[in-house]
Amino acid sequence: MSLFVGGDIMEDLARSSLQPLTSASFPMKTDELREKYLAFFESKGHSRQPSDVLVPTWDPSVLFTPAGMNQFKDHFLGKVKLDFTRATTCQKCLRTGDIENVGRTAYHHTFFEMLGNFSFGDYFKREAIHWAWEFLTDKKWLGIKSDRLSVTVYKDDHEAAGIWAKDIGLPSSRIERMEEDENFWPASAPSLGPDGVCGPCSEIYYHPDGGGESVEIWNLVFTQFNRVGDPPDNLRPLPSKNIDTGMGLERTAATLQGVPTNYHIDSLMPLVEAAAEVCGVEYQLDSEAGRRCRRITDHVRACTFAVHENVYPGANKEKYVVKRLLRRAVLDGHQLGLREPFLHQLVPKVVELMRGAYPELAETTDRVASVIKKEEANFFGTIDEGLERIKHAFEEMRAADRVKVEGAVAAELYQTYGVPPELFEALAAEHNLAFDWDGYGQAMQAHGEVSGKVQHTVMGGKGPIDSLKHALHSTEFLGYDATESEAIIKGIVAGVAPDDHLCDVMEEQGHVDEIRVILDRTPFYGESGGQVGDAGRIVGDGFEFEVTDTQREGQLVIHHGHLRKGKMPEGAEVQAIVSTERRDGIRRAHSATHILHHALQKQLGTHAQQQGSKVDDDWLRFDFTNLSPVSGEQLTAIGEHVAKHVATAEPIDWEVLPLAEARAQGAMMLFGEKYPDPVRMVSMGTFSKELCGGTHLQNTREVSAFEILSEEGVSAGTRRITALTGDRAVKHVKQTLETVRSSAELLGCSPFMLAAKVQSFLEEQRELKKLLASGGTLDVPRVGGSSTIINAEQPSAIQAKAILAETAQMLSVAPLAVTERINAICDEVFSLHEKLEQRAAAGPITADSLLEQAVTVAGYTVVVAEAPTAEANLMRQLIDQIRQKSGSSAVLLASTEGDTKVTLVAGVSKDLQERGAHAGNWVRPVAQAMGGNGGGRPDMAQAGGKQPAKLAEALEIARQTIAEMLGA
RNA sequence: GGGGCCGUAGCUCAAUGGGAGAGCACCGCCUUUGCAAGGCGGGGGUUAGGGGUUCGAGUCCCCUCGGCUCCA
Repeated sequence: MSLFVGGDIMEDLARSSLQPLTSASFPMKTDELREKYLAFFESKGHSRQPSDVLVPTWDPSVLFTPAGMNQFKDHFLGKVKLDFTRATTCQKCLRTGDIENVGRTAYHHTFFEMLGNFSFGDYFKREAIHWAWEFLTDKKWLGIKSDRLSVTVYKDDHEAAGIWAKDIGLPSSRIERMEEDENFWPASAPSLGPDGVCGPCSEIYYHPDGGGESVEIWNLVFTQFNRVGDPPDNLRPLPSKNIDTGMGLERTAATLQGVPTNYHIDSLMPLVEAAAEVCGVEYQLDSEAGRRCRRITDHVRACTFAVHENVYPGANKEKYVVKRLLRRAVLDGHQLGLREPFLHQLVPKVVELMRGAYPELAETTDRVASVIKKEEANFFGTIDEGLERIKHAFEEMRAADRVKVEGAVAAELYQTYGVPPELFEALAAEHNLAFDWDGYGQAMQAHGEVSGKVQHTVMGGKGPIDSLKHALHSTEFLGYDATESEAIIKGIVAGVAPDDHLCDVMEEQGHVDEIRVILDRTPFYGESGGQVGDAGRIVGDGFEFEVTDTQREGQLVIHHGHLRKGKMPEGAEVQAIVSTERRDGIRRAHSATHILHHALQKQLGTHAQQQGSKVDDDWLRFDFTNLSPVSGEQLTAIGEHVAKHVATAEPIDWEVLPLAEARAQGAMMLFGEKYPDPVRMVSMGTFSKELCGGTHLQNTREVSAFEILSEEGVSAGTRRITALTGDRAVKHVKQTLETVRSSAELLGCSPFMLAAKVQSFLEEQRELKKLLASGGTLDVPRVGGSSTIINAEQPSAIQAKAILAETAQMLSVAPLAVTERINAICDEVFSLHEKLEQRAAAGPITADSLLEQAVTVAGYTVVVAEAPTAEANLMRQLIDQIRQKSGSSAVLLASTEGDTKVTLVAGVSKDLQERGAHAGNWVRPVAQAMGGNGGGRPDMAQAGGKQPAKLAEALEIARQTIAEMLGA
């Protein structure tokens, strides 16, 4: 099925003169169409359900909701308890598969709305077809003339063809039978798969007056088979048949309104015009600028909805999709001449046009616009840099005399620096250069293959867990009130997918792979909502199963672990015992998370919303929205805010209540989160109400201690705080205090002076290094070292934390590694002092003192000498000085360090080089004589050896070598 | 989750494994009535941090931190 076959824009032009289908003076508005559809199916006994969120975090198999049926996946598969068997929705959807066509054709969108009616084992083909026809043709509803409509059916679906022909009375000329690639869902499923639920479909087409291109407006999917393996005879009838239909809202509205493209309907045209105005162009249907305006329209609408659901442009998954959409739109604007952020100006228009159906959009308009503006500005910066790189690439091409921009080059620039290929091509055209799109495509494809493969998740999987889901639907959760309960083993799954299987009895012990146990009821909390799963034991008659982790699959709770003792049969009565020690740590961390969330909102503002969290045993990670890093002072204030609510010992309660009532009570609701109804609301004192399914303390006091470990960026606009509670927090405070104390002791200063002392210590280190390199000596005695501070006042925990943070930053190490680092610097400073003292003892080395040792070889000044304690850099300076004093000269200096290292530097003036002397060739054999090597330029070279004992011998070689070089 | 690039003076950036530089900015002097002036001189560097290879590392390898970018 191809719901979005786009006609070419030129063909669509043929339809532009059409008259509206309904009463000419009152073409049906899009909002009216949406409402009529839902009302019609309500009148046929359907439950009107709200649109699911655009970004279904509950469904890992998709990034965005791709179709109306997505929210009913488990309904179709009978995996959940059904509150209704007929539903109708208008679903907001986002697809990027055909993104290239957006703006270029009449019907392609990334963001669109899909009307649908669904049957879960209730009515089937007959009703679905009858009602579709009634809605389309009855004057009370859409009132389309029946001779404007035709249908297609799957070639073997005689039942559907029969209903269209006999019941509806369509002539056979208007019933077309199609192959499985067109009229089956999923496309070509019978022969190509995947296995699982599938079925034929029937599409309804509208034929405009005047013979324009026909338009598919509605697709009815009849899921009636389970595909099992390859043909033949691989389609087994499903016991429970379903209906899943989809009618594109924009496309149908365009048809009813008789406009040339989806972008010309009442709910989109004002946005197209606004885009044209912002871009400073006049909108035309069939111009490049017109296509760009439509693309901007589509993308800004998609981005507005996505950002509204807290999906910010970023580097991963759905965040990346948003970023790409946004950048494509901005690039269109750039190519229309814009050089400043503009897209954000369209956000209010999107909200104005869409708020009829989605009033919640209005709550976040400003935030959405500012997020988009920031990313736009960012991208304009990238474009500027890209232009520079393109210029550079052109210069290289000119130098190499090339006339075609290689695809691989463009792809590399795009992958590395984000230089848009469209920009590259446009500039290439200005320079009369061709652009190799084929090569570009190949290079990008190769990149995609290197970066990773697509993972397809098949709907209606058939693993052992799925069959348990079918049989059990759900596990009763007792963990809010208990940590121990009786239960019955309902399933044991062993092995790793896809080779996992159900077992009647488990007796293997010490198995490598963990096994999974499903109970009828359990006190174990399965990982969800950021809270990790419980651990513990499942004990039965003669056996014990250790639970190491607990996960959830839909409504089922899965206990992961290992059988430690005995035989464990399915159906056994057991005692399920949660590890309360660990559970208590998790409870402390979870309640602390709510308090932290509240503190963030108080200290940073209400924008500091939760983006995600992980709650573990006395450990938590909390991601939230904030554009800039949180300062040390703010963090301290946040920590104190949390501590205050812990100290005031406020009661923690939870209740289950209707969603609307929770909202009325002011419970914190996250945008874009879909909540069940009724919901579970957790309250703390009077300051916090959050919708939450996790396990909590009974009183804030029980958090006992709270310590922020770190604050860091996780992606643009999102910050992450990691913190500890309970004993782990207490322990961390002790470690902090101890680190500050021992560091201060090491430096012999008061703990309060630690940061200042470290700073001066680092300065001292730098000074000493400089001194050593410049050949100076130290005439003041050594400072620092270990003096004893008597009765030093110790800092409080908060003070110690601040001191340590500052010190750690100065040393660029983790806070708890500060002592170690200071120790290392102490060692280095000590050895620097030692070297300087050594030098002072040896007496000063000057160019003059070295020149005294000069000999004359072939009429030139030659110095071969030891320069004790001098470093390579200093020897170079000395050589320069000698050269300045004596004009033409050849100098080779050596210094030893311990009994394992010799450093050599040689310099030869220019006129001696002309005589055949070469510093590199000179110094090499000398170093080799001491087991080393070296080399360098003709005028200056450096080398090293490992045997100082052979120095005298080596220097003799040096004298011989230079004599030979100078022909003496 | 996986690839690529970057991190050098206050700023923008150079530096085939062999002596850390330029332009702008800053300070001083000279010249000069002013609009981005000119000349001479000067200060300013833990080459993000840590480890390794090497006689020798800004440069090569590994780790950490930060920034950019593409793919999924």
